[in-house]
Amino acid sequence: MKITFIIEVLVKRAKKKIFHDFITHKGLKTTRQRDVILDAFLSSDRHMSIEDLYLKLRVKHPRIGYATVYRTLKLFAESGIAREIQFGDGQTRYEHVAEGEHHDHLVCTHCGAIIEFENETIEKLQSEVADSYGFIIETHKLELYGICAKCRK
Amino acid sequence: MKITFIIEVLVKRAKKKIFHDFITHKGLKTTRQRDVILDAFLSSDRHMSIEDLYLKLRVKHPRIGYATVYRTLKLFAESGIAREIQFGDGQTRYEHVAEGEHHDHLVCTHCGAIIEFENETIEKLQSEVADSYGFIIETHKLELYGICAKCRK
DNA sequence: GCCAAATATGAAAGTGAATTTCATTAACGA
DNA sequence: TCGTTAATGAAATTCACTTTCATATTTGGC
Repeated sequence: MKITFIIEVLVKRAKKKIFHDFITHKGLKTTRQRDVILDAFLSSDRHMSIEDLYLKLRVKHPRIGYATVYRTLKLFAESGIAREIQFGDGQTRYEHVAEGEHHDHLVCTHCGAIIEFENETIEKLQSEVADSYGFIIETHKLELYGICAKCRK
Repeated sequence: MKITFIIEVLVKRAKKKIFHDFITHKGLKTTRQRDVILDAFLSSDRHMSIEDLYLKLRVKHPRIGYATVYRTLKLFAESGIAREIQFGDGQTRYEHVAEGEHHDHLVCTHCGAIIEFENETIEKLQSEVADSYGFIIETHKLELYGICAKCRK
């Protein structure tokens, strides 16, 4: 438990650095809002929509506008610390990107819970399929929709 | 070639029957528009957006409105002869559903081409993953995004 | 620290696709 | 054929972004 916590802190710090470097590199500016939004994002659920984050922020920072949250999340994605995902419910969500890791999702159609998983073998088979069509994979998306363990009870 | 054609005709006929039965069963009505839209859909590309189909229809049937195409495609999905899919480009597409078959997609990010494929082993692995989380799969979505063979040249 | 130039912000307006409304029209079944 | 019920098409509305624009901040150079 303790080690997990320490790793978490280090990961957050690393992401803040990545984002900060990105901002500097692009000639953009560090602002109070971006810092606040980054903190909120890093300490949030792993799959936040713009609306989710905006509402969460509004409690302590009512002056931060929706457009700023929207633009900042885009920047997170551009800098590599976040990724846009869509589960077909009409909302774009942003998930945390862990260095070098790609995971897929189990989405509960009953309660909306999202479980992440990784499977090497599936990834390998995907590459084989792509190869057989002369196709070069850039990204992929694998989602399993259904009923989660909790909702089955 | 000839056999493929015959199968195609039979499949179309079967789907028309499925849709017609669905309509009857629900106490809905058969209309000229629904027939026309169904014909157009069945003889179309496998991945049509509402807009695509609406424009295609407008040539010969300029009186059919966008809303009718929209509503009819929804009915196709409800009846089981079509399925809604989204490739993240902001348009909902409708693809043909073949009895008992589920396929996945290779989506070219360069030219937009969509290639379908099936892979038993991947499906099996998906079930295993779901099982290990006590999750019951209802549907799934697997898309590989990248550059197709044509665009690589 | 102060200034000028460049970027960021928030409120509001604009977009584009999907969805709904409503007056009118067309099917179905007795 | 008639009456009831559903379908249609045009237009309005909704929804989730996305952009605009006037104002405010940040930053690099004195």
